Amino acid sequence: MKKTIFVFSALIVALLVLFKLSEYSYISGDLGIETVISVVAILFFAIGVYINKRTSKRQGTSVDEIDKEKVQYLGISKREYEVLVHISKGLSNREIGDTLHVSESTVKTHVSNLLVKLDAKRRTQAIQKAKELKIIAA
Amino acid sequence: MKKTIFVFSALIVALLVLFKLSEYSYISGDLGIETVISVVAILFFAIGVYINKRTSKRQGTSVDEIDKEKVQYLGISKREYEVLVHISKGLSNREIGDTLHVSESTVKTHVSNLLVKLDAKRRTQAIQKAKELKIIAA
DNA sequence: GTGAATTTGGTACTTTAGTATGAACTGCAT
DNA sequence: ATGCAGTTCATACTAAAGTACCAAATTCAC
Repeated sequence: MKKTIFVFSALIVALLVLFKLSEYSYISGDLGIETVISVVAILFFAIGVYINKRTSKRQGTSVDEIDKEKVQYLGISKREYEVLVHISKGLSNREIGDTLHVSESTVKTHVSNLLVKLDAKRRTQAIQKAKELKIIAA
Repeated sequence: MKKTIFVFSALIVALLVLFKLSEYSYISGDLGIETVISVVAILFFAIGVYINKRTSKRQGTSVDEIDKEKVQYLGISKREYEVLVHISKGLSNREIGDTLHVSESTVKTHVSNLLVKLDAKRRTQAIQKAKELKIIAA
């Protein structure tokens, strides 16, 4: 937001400067009105490209950013989230239990809770929904 | 490439029109030079944003393009690939059978073949590998 | 048209996933 | 200290996934 205000302030200043320049140059006869318009056109075209690149970059990075707030909103705990990530990597309950140093029973409990919280019937559906909600990496 | 040529041609035409308009308006005194410059600035700013959005979109789609050659390389048939896509959407074997109008047995056969061809032990692992190989959408 | 690959589907079986329930332990806040 | 949320784990069960093997119809290239 701060950047946007700054950019538009700069644009207004640039316009004012151009007005003055155009008056001077027209009166002095050094430059034709075509030249002034061309410069303005090229300048603002470049500004348009630059600003759009800025904003689209922000969108680009935010696309694959995980939404930690949504995890809390869904009531998913730390441990449950860890299990979810391992599920998305294609691990079985037993393998998840081994990597997290807990029993398969514990993993099953976490998975069952996850399925309820993500409103999924299967772990594959949980993966799909978690990706849609941007709570795990695509 | 064709689009680029078209866009720039349109830009040149727009500039020429603006030159003529600015001459007319300046001579007739209807519009001040400030107005003309402002219009040009806004117009080319918008054009800059538009063109940049076009080009950046093209880059975005090319990133997550599926590799159909790799599907053939792995020996995955048309039907098997359809099943793979449905698996990644989180459907069960029964649900996949219903949507493809085949029995659950048939789906199981396809899944078993897919797991071998993708070197996966579970369908969740198959999803993960298929995404790494870029043969299904992320 | 002959053969190979694909698609289909069945039976029987093992394994994994998921549900339900209960219980114990921990950390943390009121 | 009491309570609550989270973590842990067990048992017993149902459901789904996956394997193995077989067999028939279809498609497609040669």
